[in-house]
Formats: sequence, C-alpha cells, structure tokens
Amino acid sequence: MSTKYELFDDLENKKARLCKAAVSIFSDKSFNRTTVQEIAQKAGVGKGTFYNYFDSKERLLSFLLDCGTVKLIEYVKDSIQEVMEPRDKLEKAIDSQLEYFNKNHDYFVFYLREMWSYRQGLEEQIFKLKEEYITIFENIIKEGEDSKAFKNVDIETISSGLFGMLSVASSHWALFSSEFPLENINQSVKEVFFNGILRG
Amino acid sequence: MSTKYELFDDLENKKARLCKAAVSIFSDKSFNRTTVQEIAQKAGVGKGTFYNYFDSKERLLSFLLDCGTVKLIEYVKDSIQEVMEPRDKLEKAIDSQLEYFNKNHDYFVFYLREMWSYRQGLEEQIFKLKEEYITIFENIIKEGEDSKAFKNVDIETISSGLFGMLSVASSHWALFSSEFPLENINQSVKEVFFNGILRG
Amino acid sequence: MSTKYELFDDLENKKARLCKAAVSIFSDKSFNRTTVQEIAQKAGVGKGTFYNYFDSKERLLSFLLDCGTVKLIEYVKDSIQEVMEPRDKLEKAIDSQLEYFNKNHDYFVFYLREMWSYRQGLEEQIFKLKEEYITIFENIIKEGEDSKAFKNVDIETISSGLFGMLSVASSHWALFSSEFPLENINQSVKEVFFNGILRG
Amino acid sequence: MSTKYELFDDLENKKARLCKAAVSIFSDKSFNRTTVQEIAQKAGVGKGTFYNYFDSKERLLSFLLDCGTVKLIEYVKDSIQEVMEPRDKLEKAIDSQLEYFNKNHDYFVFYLREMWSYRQGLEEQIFKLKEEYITIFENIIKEGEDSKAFKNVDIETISSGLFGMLSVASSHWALFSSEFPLENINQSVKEVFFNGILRG
DNA sequence: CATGAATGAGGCTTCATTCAT
DNA sequence: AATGAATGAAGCCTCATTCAT
Repeated sequence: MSTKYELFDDLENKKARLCKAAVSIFSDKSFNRTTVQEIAQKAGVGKGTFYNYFDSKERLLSFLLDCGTVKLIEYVKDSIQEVMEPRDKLEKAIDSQLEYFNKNHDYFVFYLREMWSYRQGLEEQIFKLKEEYITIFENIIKEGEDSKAFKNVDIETISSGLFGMLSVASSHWALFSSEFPLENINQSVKEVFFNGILRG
Repeated sequence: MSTKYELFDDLENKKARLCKAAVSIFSDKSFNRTTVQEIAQKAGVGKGTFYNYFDSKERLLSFLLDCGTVKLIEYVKDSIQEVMEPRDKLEKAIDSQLEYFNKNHDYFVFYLREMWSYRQGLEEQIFKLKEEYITIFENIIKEGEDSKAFKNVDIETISSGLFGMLSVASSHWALFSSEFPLENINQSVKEVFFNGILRG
Repeated sequence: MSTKYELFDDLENKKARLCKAAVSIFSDKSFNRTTVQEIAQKAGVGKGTFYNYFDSKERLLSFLLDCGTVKLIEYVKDSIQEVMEPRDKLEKAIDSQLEYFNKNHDYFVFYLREMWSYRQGLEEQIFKLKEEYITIFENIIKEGEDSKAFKNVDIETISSGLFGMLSVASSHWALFSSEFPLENINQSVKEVFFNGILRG
Repeated sequence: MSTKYELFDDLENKKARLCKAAVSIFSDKSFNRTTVQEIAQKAGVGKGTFYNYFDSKERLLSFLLDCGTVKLIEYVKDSIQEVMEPRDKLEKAIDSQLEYFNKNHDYFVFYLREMWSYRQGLEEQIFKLKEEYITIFENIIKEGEDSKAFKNVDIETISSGLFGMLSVASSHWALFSSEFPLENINQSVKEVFFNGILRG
C-alpha cells in the first residue's frame, strides 16, 4: 500500500498528528468521552491549535469518517480496476477491504463504532460515502449476475451483508484478540461467501 | 412471539415506558445526544422519576443493551431447542434473528449503533452477552463441522461474520428504506451463506 | 412610584434577584467584563440556575434593557395621561424621567452604557423601544407646535436632544458625584429648555 | 478643517490605517465583538503588526477615545479662541462640535457607544478628557453668567446637558437616518438652547 | 519590521444528578 | 412514589497575545 492510501499521510504535519491522536484515543474510548484537550495533548499541540485545523470537534469526526471512507473506496476501486472477471473482482475487493482494515486497526475500531451515529445533522455525506462503498459490491455482484457467474440474489441485501460480514468479523478479531489472522479470515469468508458453508 | 419475548413488556409500567421512550429517541439521535429530560418527557413522567428506576443514564443504556441481548438469546435458543440437524438449527437461528430485528426496528437501529461503544467501563457484561449470542452460532457451526454437514472454517470468523451479515443487512434496510423485505433478506442470506454466491 | 413601576419587583423571586445582581455589577463593570458566574453568585444562586431563567447572557442584557425601557415608557405615559397642556405635559415628562433615573441609579448607569450597543443582532426591539420613548417627546412637541405653544423646530432633533440632555446630565451626576441634586437638575433643564439660556 | 484636526492623519501610515479600520468596524459592531484579527485584516496588515503599534486591544480603545477627544478639544478651543462674547463663543462651540461629528460619523457612533465604558481600569484619562471637554462649555457658561448674558443655572447640569443634547441628537441622525441635516440640527439646537422652546 | 501559526486562560453553556416538597 | 427547580462539574470554543521565522 503506497503512501497514496495511507490515512492522513498526505495532510499537513499537524493536522495529520491531530487525526492520528484522535483515532488512537477514539479507538479506546468513544468520541463522546474524548475531550479536545486530550486529543491536542496527545498530538503534542495546544488546545487552540486544534481549532486552527478543525472548526469543531464534530467536524473532526466528520472529517475522519469521510477521510477513511474515501481512501477505502479509492483503494478498493484501484485494486479491482484491471480485473475482468466478477468473481476475481469480488475476491480482490475482499482482499483489499481486509488489508485495509489490517493496516488501520485503530481506525476501523473507531470507524465501526462511530459510523452508525450519523443519520441526521450536517454530515449526510458520510452516509453517501458508506453507500458509495457498498455500491462497489453491488456493481460487481450485478455484473456477476449478468454474466451468470453469480446467482440471482437480492443485491442490496447481499452487498451490505458482505460488508457487514467483513467488518464485524474483522472487528471481532480486533476487539477480542491480540492477533489478527488476516489469511484465515480472508479464506474463510471467501470460501463461505462463494461456495457456502455446506459441505458437498 | 409471545409476551415472553417482548422487550420491556414484563417490566413495571413506568420502567417499560421509560425504556420504550429511550429506545425511540435513541434510534433517532444517539445516546449521547439524548437528555434524561427528553426521555422522561416522552415517557410522560418527571425527570426525577427516571432516577427511581435507573441509577444513572449509563445504567439505562446498559440495561437496554442487556435486556435486548438477553431476550434475543432466549428467543433464538428457544427456537432451536428442539431442532436436531445443524443446518436446520442454523436456518432457524437466522429466521429468529431476522424476525426479532423485524419486530423491533427502533431497538436494533439503536442496538447496532451503541453496541460497539462498550469496551471498558462497568459494562463488560454487554460484551459477554454479545459473545454469548455469537457463541450460539459458534456451537451450531461446530456441531455442523463435527457431523460433516458443514465445512471446516474458522469458526469465530464465520460466526461473527454471520452475525455481521444479518445485522448490517437488516440495518441497511431499516436505515435506508421504508420497507423491510423480511422474506427476501432471509432467503438471500440463507442461499448465499449455505450454498455460496457462485452459480453451479 | 408604586410597585407597578419598580423594576423587576413583579418578577419571580429568583429572576428578580438575578436581574438586580446583574444590574448592580453591570453598573460597576461593563456587561462584557461581567461573568455569569459573578451574577449568579451575587444573586445567591448556582450558575446553572441562571440558565433556568435566561436563555443566555445576551438574553439577560436584552431583557434588562427592554424591561427598563418598557417601565420608563409606562411610567412617563401614565404621568402625562391626564395632563392637557403641551407645556405641562412636557414638564411632567421631564419630571418623570428624572424621578425614574433617580430611583434607579445603578440601572441607568448601566442603561446609558449598554443602550448604544444594540444595532444589529437579534435585539432590534431595544431600538424600537428607545425610539418609542423618544416618540413620546415627539408627540408632545408636535402637539405644542400645533397649538402654537411651542416654536417650530426640527422635532426629531429636539426630541432626541432633550432625551440626551436629561440622560447625560443625569449620568454626569451619577458618575461623577456622590450627590444627585434632583431638584436643581430639574429646574435648570426646564428653565433652559423652555426659556433658553439667554437672559432677558 | 485642516489636516491638523483630521483624526489619525498625522500618524504613521500603518498606525493610521489600523485606527481607521478599527473605528470603521467599531461603529458597526461594538469594541468587544470585534477581534484584533478583523482590525488587522481590514487595515491590510498582519495580526502581529497590530502589536507593533499598540500594546493591547484595550490600549487601542484608549488611544482612539483619547485621540478623538483631544482633537475635538483642540478644534473647539481653536474655534472660539478669538471670539469675545460668551454667546458667540457658545454658538461657535456648538458649530464646531456638530461640524466635527459631521466630519467623523463612524468615529462618533463608536465614541458615543464606548465612552461610557470607562470608569475604572487604567483609563481614567478618558474621563479626564471628557471632563475637560465639558469644562469648555462650563467656562463659557460661567463667563456668560458673570457678564449677565446668561441666566444663573446649574452649570454642571447644563454643560453636560448641552453635550448630551448635541451628542444624542447627532447620533440619532447618524444611526437612524441616511441623511445628516447639519444645518437643521444646528439651528434647532441653538434656537432652543438659547431662547427656549416656548413661543413668545 | 512584518507575519500568522501556536497558545491557553477564560467564559459560556449543557446536563446528569440531587433533594426538598 | 413523583416531581422539577437547583446545582456545578465538565467541556467546547474564542481570541488576545506571543514568538520564531
């Protein structure tokens, strides 16, 4: 994964530090139990400096969610760009999402926790992005159906379901275990999602 | 679904009203943006009364999450109690979770949002319960592996993954759509989870 | 002056105490240098209590200015109600404004200081009221012109000018002197305003 | 009015620009709601530059009030210097104050708003100056009384009252009207102040 | 001199919780 | 048991001021 996909690494130094500090604390406590003070302190800057980079604490949240989703979308889209077969595309997309999670544990513990919070308020954009991400799955599955590679299923259900399967399984490991058996997760999910859990 | 499984219906009148009011507001805003005032008001009681039934706002959250998880566990466990075959058990469990979600939309929008928040603090119990629920899946899948009905997969991954698939697909419909096509969701998830998305 | 005209005396106990505390401090420092903390403390209540009675510190200011202007208008209007001759009316109005100032030194030191602050923002109403007060003078003077008792002058100029003369002269005494020679002020202003400063 | 009396025009370039920017903003918002940032920006300099010319925001206020009062005093004193008769002197003084207001609308809107704020703090000097200005009126009136041109009145009351009459009438026009009928104001004030409002 | 990023003291406001009635 | 006025700890944010460049 080149710098292009590194969360925050293309931001100004201080802004990146603030983002990283925030994510690190948010993955431990929740957004609401974290104070701006703490974030600034962890980033090694003054409290006022925070407000040179973000309009408010809420906007930081919005920015972080946005940022991660945009990068994830970029990353996954890039990874499937030159793949032709729907099945291969879906494999690649699964690989990519899991890799991405694996590269950014803190971020995704935070992400999974806070992504559900945004239904109303200013930040409808988050929802749009989450939808845009799931749309990647939807498009691949639709393509697979058209080419008779995949069965006819309810595309919305299965796309969001796949996203849920990957996210929750990843979180499960991130939250409850010290290891993150990327390969196992990858293989098990793919095996079941492509061929089902039934033997023979 | 008998009263036994109805959330809050076996509580004292006012406590039940407070729970229902809370869930209704929480599904709209998040826990943190909801005030005790609002909950009491919606329940039609005074603010002080709230504290006759709950030690604190946090304890209400804990109680609600707990309550829903316990009932879900009861409900699913009861539903599979007399089923013998692992595959039938898993089908039944999937049916039950989806039914349960369907009966309690507000609750599960809230549940999905807040369940991730609890890692530290007093409320480890929530985690235990969530784990206990996933353990139901784990046990069924283990049984299925033992009887050669199911393939060998990473059980933790696939159990939490199934939970994620069901939860996120359900939420997807609950959040983004006015309808909730229970039967479609059920069939699509089962078809993919049991047989995979690949045709032939 | 009956209770009817007493500033704040017809408010709830705590609200009145907060108003009185605020005015007392505002007359010493300015609004901006006074904290809500101080006001609450001087009123003998908790800081949070302040917000049970006023939406914000700004709204307190608005309320205080409003309140004083309304009462002044009431007081002056009542005092001239049964007077027929324009000259007598104007005398009575001058008497009343000076009496009112005299009864509420703190308030008017505060009033004169803050009344100019409100041009934009929510509180256009203040301006309307100040205008409404000056309109009392305008109407009397117009009447006096019509009945040939008064000369033809620019009514807006002379009405606001009279208000300024009374206000600034009163403030002068309130700010720079320990005494407030009500009678002297009254007589001197009237003598000059009615007959001019020129002898003979 | 030669440069001698132009506010700020004999200051260094940047200092003058800062003063003008400040007055312009202050006449719109109040001192307290204006930030140093805004002033610097409007003056077209950096925020740090502000502090090369003024020790603090407070000192700017002090300087502005001071500056305007000193110039006003100079201007009025100069204008009456060669006038002999008290009545003519007073007329000239009134002319001058009104001219001065007219030349510096923004400044006087600001001045009238902020002049009352200074009772304690470092800036007693402001009060002294305001007093010094009113003393000009006091001296003329005293002289007029001695020469029997003027009646015996309470000199402090009438001097501050005249200042108030001129200031508030001027502000009235500046704040509430797009025009400033200098001649009308001048004539009406003089007519009333010298001869009274009563006809015959 | 000029700048503007960095700072943190300080103030407003919210809201969970208490308690007298 | 029920209430809601009272409380004050806690947190977000502003902005005057500093200082390295």
